[in-house]
Amino acid sequence: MASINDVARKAGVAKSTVSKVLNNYQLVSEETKAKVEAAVLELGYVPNSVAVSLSRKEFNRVGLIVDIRHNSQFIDEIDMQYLTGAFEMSKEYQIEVVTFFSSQFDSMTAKQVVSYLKAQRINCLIIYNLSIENQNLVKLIEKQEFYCVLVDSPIVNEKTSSVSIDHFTAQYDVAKKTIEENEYKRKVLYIAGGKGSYITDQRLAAIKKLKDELHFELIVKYGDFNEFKAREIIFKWAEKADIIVCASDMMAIGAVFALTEMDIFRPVCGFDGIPLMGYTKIAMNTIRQNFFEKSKRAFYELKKLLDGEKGQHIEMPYEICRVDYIDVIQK
Amino acid sequence: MASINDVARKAGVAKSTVSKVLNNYQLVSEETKAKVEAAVLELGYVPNSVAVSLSRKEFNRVGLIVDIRHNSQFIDEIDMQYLTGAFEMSKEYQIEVVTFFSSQFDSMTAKQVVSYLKAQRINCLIIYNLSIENQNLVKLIEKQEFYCVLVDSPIVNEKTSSVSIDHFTAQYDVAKKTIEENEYKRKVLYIAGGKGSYITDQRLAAIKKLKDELHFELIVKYGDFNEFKAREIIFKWAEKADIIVCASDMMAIGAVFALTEMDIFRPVCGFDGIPLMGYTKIAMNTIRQNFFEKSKRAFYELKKLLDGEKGQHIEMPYEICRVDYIDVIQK
DNA sequence: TTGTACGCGTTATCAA
DNA sequence: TTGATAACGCGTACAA
Repeated sequence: MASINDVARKAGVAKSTVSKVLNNYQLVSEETKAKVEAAVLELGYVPNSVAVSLSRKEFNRVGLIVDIRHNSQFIDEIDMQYLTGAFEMSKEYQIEVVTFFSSQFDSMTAKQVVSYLKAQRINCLIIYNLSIENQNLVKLIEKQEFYCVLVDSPIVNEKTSSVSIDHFTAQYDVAKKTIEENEYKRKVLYIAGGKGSYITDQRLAAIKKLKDELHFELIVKYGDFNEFKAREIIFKWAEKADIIVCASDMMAIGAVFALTEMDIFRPVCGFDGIPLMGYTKIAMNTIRQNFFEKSKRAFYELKKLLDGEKGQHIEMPYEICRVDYIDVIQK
Repeated sequence: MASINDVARKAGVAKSTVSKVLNNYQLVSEETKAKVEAAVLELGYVPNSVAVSLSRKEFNRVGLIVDIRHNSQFIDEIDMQYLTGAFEMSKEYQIEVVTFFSSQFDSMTAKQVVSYLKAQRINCLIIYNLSIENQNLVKLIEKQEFYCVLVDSPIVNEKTSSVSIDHFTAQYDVAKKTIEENEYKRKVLYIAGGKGSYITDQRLAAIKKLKDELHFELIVKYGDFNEFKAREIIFKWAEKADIIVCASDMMAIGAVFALTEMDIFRPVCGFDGIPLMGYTKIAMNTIRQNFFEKSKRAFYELKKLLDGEKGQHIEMPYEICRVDYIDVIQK
């Protein structure tokens, strides 16, 4: 690998001159510029990014922390969308990203997590779906050791932004619509997400508000965003309810398939609007959010933090919809 | 961020001594070792990995090149499995990875690709599903500019290994089984993958061999691994055939749904064994391969290349199966 | 406009 | 057993 010295020698100039040409300094004569560029081309010179970072004292790398659950063979497509969005932005902004699974940190102390990340020159994080149970990540955010953007967790401070849809209103809207479409339903089974999750709490609050307004009976069970658990909840509780509201599409799918096996019908609504829903050919109300865009926005907000802005909350749009197979497969 | 100098000062030793302690040199007295370790702990010192790389002249980073297709909203879960497997190994081996989408390279020349990768200190690649059309990647492999492991492409040289199932035999087996289960079928519609893809050619060869052996009529159409194209092929050609063999599950799903819409029945078989199949509740023969393990193995083979071994071909196992919903959701 | 010299945080060599 | 000191490749004040 050719170094800047080789280029300088070949071009017959000092290496600082080469550096200036490469970094588009003014005050370089066209002549030397041409010489240097010729040498660069000839040698196929590519700056050593390690040396560049060291010299510039820049160590911006973004850690992407996703919460991939291996509960099912089916890897969450939501996380895939998140990662794809972030990868795309990392190319655009020329900022490196490193991917982590939150489960990695479970066995570490808060301090170890910090050291581990810093050793990898990570100074900012995008954390998707933070769970309160992940105490070392929560602490790390509070201590503001890193620039953070939280996707779907409502924490904001000087160095922390959050990007999220309005989970409360969204859950309220979709549940209300579904319940009103089925007027005579008076007993609602709500399959909530995970106990430590922020979004779970917000969505749960919405269904409770709705309960007070519409005066229905409410049974709440936690499905941990896991379709298999949702399935088992259905087997146990569905007959006692006459409408099912699920805090995620995956759980809603588990619920519908379980209901089919029980050979009973209950209206079900979901949350997320994942394409997978199209393949199941189940028609249900759900909330569609654009995970890809959410992740891109999170990256953008991170960039603003790096540029010195203070943390803020960003609200992303959503819509009530049904996911059709035909819409999913058409690009 | 504390540096090695701070530690040295605090411990009252030279920085070279600190370095020795940190890198487990022999010939360091227990006493100084203790002093240094105390200082490290107190300052929360973490070595700057950029400086380490620069000093050691080590720049091992693995580029993961996936071929994510945005043809459908549904991001290929196969790629996600590949990435997850590679991420896991990167943690284990402490080798950094960087993710790329092959489409990024479409607009570059071969030289530009090399520069681009080298500038990011990438010296090895895992390329998933290389297409022959991706000429700059093909050249890069031939010139042996990087250590490469190809997943599902049969190129091997000094610095290039390949990890793959036996696509020929697998396609042969699953097609034969499906055809024999439906004795009276004599006209086969084969929906192949993409024209430039190595696996497409291997699988196509298998169906042709089978044709010669079983004497059926064969119609071949290219679906580019795209379910929407498969769907359109079905609308045009399905009535002329009485059995459909697809080179991927995604296309098979598109085919079955299209057949349903046409209100005709044709036996269909797929390839890959993706979990998504379980959600469609379609029962068909397919080939199950473990993408996660394949990717992990690819990483392992890369490590061997880095350790000086020569490139080789690795064959991974597969099995004929049907993907059941209930198997997919149970962990 | 160009070049010299130093610093970035490490590791490694060689004296002491 | 320890400590100067020279790399590593690059950016950048500052001097020329």
